[in-house]
Amino acid sequence: MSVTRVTIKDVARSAGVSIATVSNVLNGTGRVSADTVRTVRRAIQELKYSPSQAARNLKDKKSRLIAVIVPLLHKGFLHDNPFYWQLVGGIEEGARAHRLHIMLVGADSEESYSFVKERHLDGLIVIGAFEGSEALERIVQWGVPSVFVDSYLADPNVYQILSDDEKGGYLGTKHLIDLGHRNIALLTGEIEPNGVHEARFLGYRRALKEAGIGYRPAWAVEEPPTMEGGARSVPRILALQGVSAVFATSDVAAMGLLSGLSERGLSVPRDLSVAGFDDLPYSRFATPPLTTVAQDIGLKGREAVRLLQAHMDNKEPPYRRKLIPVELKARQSTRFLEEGEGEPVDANEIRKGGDG
Amino acid sequence: MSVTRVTIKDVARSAGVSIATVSNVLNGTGRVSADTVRTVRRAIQELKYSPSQAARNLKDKKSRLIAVIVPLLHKGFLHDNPFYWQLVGGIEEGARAHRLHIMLVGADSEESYSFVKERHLDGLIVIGAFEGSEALERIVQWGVPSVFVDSYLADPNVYQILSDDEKGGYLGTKHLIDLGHRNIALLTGEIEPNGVHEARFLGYRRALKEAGIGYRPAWAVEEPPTMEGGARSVPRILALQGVSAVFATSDVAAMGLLSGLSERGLSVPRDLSVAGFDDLPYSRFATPPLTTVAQDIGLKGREAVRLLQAHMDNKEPPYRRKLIPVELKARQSTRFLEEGEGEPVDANEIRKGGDG
DNA sequence: CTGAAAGCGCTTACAG
DNA sequence: CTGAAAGCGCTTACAG
Repeated sequence: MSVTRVTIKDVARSAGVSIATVSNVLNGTGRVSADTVRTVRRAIQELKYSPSQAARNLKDKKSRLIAVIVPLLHKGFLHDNPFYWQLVGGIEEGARAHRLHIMLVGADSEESYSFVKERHLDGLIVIGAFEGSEALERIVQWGVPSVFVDSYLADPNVYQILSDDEKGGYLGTKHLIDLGHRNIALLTGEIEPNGVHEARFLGYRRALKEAGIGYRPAWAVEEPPTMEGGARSVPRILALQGVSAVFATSDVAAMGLLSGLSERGLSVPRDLSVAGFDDLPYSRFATPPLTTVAQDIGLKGREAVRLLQAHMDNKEPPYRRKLIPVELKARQSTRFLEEGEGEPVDANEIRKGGDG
Repeated sequence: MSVTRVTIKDVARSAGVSIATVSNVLNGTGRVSADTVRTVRRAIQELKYSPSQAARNLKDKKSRLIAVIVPLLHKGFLHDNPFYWQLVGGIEEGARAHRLHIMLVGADSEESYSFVKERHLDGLIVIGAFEGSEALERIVQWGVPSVFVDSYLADPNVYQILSDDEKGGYLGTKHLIDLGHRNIALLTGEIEPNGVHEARFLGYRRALKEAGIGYRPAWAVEEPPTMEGGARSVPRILALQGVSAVFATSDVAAMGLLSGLSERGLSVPRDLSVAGFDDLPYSRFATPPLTTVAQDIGLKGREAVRLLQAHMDNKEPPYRRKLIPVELKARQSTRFLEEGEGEPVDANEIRKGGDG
């Protein structure tokens, strides 16, 4: 039970050298004769010694530990969007490659972040922070190396990894327009200034404008980017006269929508075309397989670590803000709108339909 | 950039006391006059001091850091089952309640776990370990407080959190039997001795036996518990003469199956009843909403932390092995089999069917 | 090439 | 009630 730790002293004694020498062979520092190196190495092997990070931290003020800050949806609960798991998976992978460990912390707006100093964390990856939040201020002010993912911060000095959200919004909408749709609803998370959803919303508007389609505010339906939110949006969407397609700014919302529509006996894409955003592993297994704007979430995580590492090394990286490319994946949840199918869905008519 | 750290010395100087006194008020140890406490507290506030965990670790050999070990599916990639995100979410929540931080590490069979000693980790939560694995031996041997989740280890001294998998297997199968099905396939992950899937498999067999239905080995279809695995199982399932229902030992496999069936123009539950296991947040939004054996995954995570904390405190907890209850959630992916519907699915007939 | 010593920031007996 | 000192396990100048 009580782990009698093997320390550098034990190794020194066993090898018949000083602890400074052991430290030197451990770190490849100083000048040490090949013979001594060998002896020390052997002692290390025999004693199964591995140096205490805790002691090193104290000396170096380096922990080789970074924190990954994930937003808490409601108090005490990690956001249940599998997107985060994908992203954290990518970060974990990147961290492993850089010989870093990650501390996962779910944080709400009241988080003090005192652990950053207390644990001598080398860096931070913050997911979905918002401009002007107190926490953010604090972090930037401390000067702890940080990378913000999906955060849209105006400060040009801040390191950021984002998806090309505006383009994604454009591509998704354009795809529907190309299929002949003109009455396209947007199902989006709250459009906060400088947020991910705003960027996607802007892409939606650009595609609309380019096609000469007027933008109607009521057609941007805001619901939480969750399956519940998507399911709940159904009545609001069906209330839109003539709607033939919906572009959702997240796959989870799109899937909730799929579910809500199916519950009402509506068929996708027959009655309504639906496109999403993210390309979660799920999405191609949805019924029907979901057309979506794909981003490489794992890559996003790995890039975040890469950027952070450069920052921690004080190497000026080639960029401060990196955009992860997006691409449209057309699957079976969207369809070509035939001539004269202007208003395929009539909410009243639907209510008479089957109940699944 | 260079963070000049505020140390206990600064506080001591500012408060006009010794560092020992500061330490005592910090930890509520020793005897300190109310006056002194006040002075010191004020100095702490003013200087925004927070003690260095790194230094504490070195003294105490306590880090208030636990590792969560998640299996790597293929080299370098965290298992993409959202189940893990749910579980880790529960663990994070529990850890926060116990003022612990969690280090997330994806580990394959070659992991040395040297970080456990190096970082003075207080404890480990290991997900999905297998009996006899080297890593496991090492961990148990070191005596680092550990809790194993979903691992089925024979050693009665090991702390474990499991779902009541055998019962879940029984309940899922029984549900199908109660609906009139007799030709029930099992879609399962590899049945390894003492594994989660084996327990569910055993429950399946118990229900069969109880109903006087013979067990046919070919009807236990093994595929990886992933959406891909579920989708891929379709031909094997359809080859089973007279199959009218499938019980999948994971929701992800069930959803892959749903997808694969839909692709072939088969309808669930009309052509085939499908039940899953886990009750992922997604499952009730599947098309059709998935009947499944529910377990409270978040609770599982929180319980793991609770057990670990008891273990770390050397308090003998009320149990070493805790079973999380399971319960059947009947939704729309399973249906009552009418009289004379003995063999509703004929593989050959299906192939002629619509293609969606 | 090698070692003695200081110091990282704490906590913990031990005196007083 | 309070403080001086040792020590946790390392690394890093600095001598030699």
